[in-house]
Amino acid sequence: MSTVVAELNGLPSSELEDRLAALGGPERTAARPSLPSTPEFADLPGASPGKVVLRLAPFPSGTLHIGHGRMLFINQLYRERYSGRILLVFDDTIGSEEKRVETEFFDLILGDCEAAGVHPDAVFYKSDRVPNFYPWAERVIAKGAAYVCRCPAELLRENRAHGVACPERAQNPGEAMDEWNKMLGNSYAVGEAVLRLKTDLQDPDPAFRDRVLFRLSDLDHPRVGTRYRVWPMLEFSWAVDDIELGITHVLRGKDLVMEDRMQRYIWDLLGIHGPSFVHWGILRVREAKVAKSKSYREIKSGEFDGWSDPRTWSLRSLDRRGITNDAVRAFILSFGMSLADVEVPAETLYAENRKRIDASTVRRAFVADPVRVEVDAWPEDLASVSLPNHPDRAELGTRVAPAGPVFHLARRDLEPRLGSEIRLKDLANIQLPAALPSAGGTLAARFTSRANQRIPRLQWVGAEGALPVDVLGIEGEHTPGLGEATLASARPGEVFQFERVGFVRVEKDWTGGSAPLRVVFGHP
RNA sequence: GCUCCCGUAGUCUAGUCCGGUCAAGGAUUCCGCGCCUUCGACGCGGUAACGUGGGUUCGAAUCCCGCCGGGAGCACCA
Repeated sequence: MSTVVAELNGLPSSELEDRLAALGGPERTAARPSLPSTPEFADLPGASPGKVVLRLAPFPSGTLHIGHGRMLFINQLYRERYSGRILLVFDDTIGSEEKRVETEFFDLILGDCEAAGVHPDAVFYKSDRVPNFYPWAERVIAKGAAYVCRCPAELLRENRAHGVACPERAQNPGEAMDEWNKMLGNSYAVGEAVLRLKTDLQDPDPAFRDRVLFRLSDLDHPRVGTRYRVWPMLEFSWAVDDIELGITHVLRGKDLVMEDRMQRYIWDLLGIHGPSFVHWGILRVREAKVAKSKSYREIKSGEFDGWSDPRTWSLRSLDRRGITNDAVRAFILSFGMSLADVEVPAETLYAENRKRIDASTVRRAFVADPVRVEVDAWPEDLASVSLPNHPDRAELGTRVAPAGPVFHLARRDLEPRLGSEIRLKDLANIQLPAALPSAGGTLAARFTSRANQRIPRLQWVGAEGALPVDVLGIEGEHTPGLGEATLASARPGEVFQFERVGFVRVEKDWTGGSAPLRVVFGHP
């Protein structure tokens, strides 16, 4: 028996299946069709084509970063599925001392949406709508479901944690209305009074107990100045606007789930049927550790190179790096609608982008930290050479690049090969001397042969016409180096692969002379 | 601490609603090989997972319960 087992185990599975079939066994198993690999986006509850209205609600205190992409692309996906509408509603209520509204972001954010292919059907500003919220507050007060609380913030918080009611909670609707009018009428200083919703102080979720609906603020709003002192909190403003703007579905991050409950509570109170809510978990790119507020400081101080500095991981910084919107969208949608929080390495995004650009991106030579190498006995006919633009795609053509006898090679490549023969990639072989020249000096090498040999192949840049190139890296660092002469005609926005370095995107035309060609590193 | 949510390979994800077709699919990482891009682009190949304990069932990644682990919320921010 064991010999039979041993024999059968040694056979390929196809042979086994043939034998089995011959014995009257089950038929060969067909090759298993591969399962779908893209996440499912479930249909929206109660959604019908042409009737879906969605909203994007960014707070204008920065440009959109990769985390906002999830909001952007998921909303867009459903808008496309249902031929729906998307409203861009700037959530520019007064914010706080730490979280200020700034005018410049309105256009910047709209630009981010457009660049992502999300063209809003209409744009609204919460700050224009403040007076709309007051009558709604009065409806809630009239229901006896709100009161003006005069506890200091700290006491309020503590009482909430312990389920303790403050004396004002006993206000009847008339008293509450009087107090509310005092709030509106400047009778209270900032921080002295708030309008609170009456929920249940024993609610199991401490976060839900008697939330604040309106508060006072003297901050100067960039659009409406100090016209209003009484500002709604996010939940209340949305309880109103989701109705007034006819929103059918609210798709947002799970950090806002408690706000759903608030909105529903208010709607139930008023006998209104509101939109449904859908959430997703937090998406973090491992490398994008920079907090939004942190990059804000650095941009304002000039330490960062504006809102598209690679360190911000803003959507516009990805574009600057030559990462296509298409790749960003596919990357983000690959996480589906999961409520689980995901932390994903940027490499996954890079792979997505590579898939799209590798086959059509031409190769160029660049060496960082170059050492000048002069080759003795260099053949005259190798003064220039025709090189393929892409190793695997002949249809991308060739370019003619200046070659010897003088080259630049990367110090890092040279150091471990001193004293040995190396091959200048796609060109010829040379013998390296045993030691590096002193700083700024020239390395004297000697031509050996042109036959392709299996020896280390090094990247080179012909000295003639070589131009200075500055590579802006992901950490904001600058890597100076030399690029091959053909780079002189590079156009802004053009993407190249610097061989063995990675994909880069050109910032501006080269101005000639010693000013470097500026490129931004995308990814390996 | 309280509330809610989530656990499939190193990472992300398909499958879970409606148990068998899943000896678990894809992507990425990693490893090996190939290549006139060296560790680095590209091509080929390989390793690698149902958190845990119980229950239901002929049969559980899928249903039920406990445990463990992780995250978010608990602002007069959004």
